[in-house]
Amino acid sequence: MKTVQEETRKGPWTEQEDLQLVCFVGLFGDRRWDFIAKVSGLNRTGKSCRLRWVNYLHPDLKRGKMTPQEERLVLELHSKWGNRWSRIARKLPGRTDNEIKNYWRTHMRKKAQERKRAMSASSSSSSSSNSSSASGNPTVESIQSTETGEESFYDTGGITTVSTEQKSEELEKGEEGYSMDDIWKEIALSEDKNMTSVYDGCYSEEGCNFSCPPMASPSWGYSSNALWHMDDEGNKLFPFVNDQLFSCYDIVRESLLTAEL
DNA sequence: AAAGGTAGCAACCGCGGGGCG
DNA sequence: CCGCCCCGCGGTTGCTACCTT
Repeated sequence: MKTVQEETRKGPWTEQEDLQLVCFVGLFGDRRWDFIAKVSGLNRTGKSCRLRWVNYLHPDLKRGKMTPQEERLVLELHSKWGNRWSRIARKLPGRTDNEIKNYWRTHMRKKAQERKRAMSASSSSSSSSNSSSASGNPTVESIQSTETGEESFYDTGGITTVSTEQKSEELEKGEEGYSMDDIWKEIALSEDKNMTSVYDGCYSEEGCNFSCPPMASPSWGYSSNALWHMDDEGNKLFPFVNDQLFSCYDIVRESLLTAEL
């Protein structure tokens, strides 16, 4: 079948590819991407496999809209660290750097534009005092330089601006202390009706750098299709696709045969 | 109802760093 | 010490869905 298509596949992943990847990551862990790419028979680069796993297939990923808490956190951390997306992502369990990056680009830019619009509107009528950044800085970057932490264009009204300095310190010690756990509890409570706490034990500076093994994550969806299922033991997972039950071992065996390895 | 514009998201690309022989 | 390979990160692009006119 797979007569070495000299072209490696690119573009969107299919369900079958996802399944294969999930199975092989389950077997070999989430480190040897090049190896997995070869062995799995996926005609993808290791890089692509890693990206797919990290950004989409990882069982601990939390999907859905950013919560206000997360938004605030992103804002604060970005003001502190800049575009260190992966670093920021480590502070947001279940969120990927890509997701945060995209979020920032879209939402924050929008906010910035709104803000800019509002400022130019107000400056035409009455020059606002805080128009320090109105000197023509359309980009988010300029606005995010809110080192003081109080100039937040994040004006949802409900959000009390916390001194970034102050908050950052709390974040630094967040691993064990109050802040992060509480924040994530809030998030979990407010948003996850279905998800049991996928964050348990997940949060650390290494963050969700799961070491993969027996990917035990309660509930997690593959788009509309449930991809994971727990057995009675509560620790063994089988992928589902469209109500079909697959065994990872079948998939792996199949792949290995086709890959002639 | 159709067309155009915009937002959101998934995926790719290039580069740098670290590990290993 | 040097070169190679692999991994991870940040930036960018492209596609799709949704919204507006």
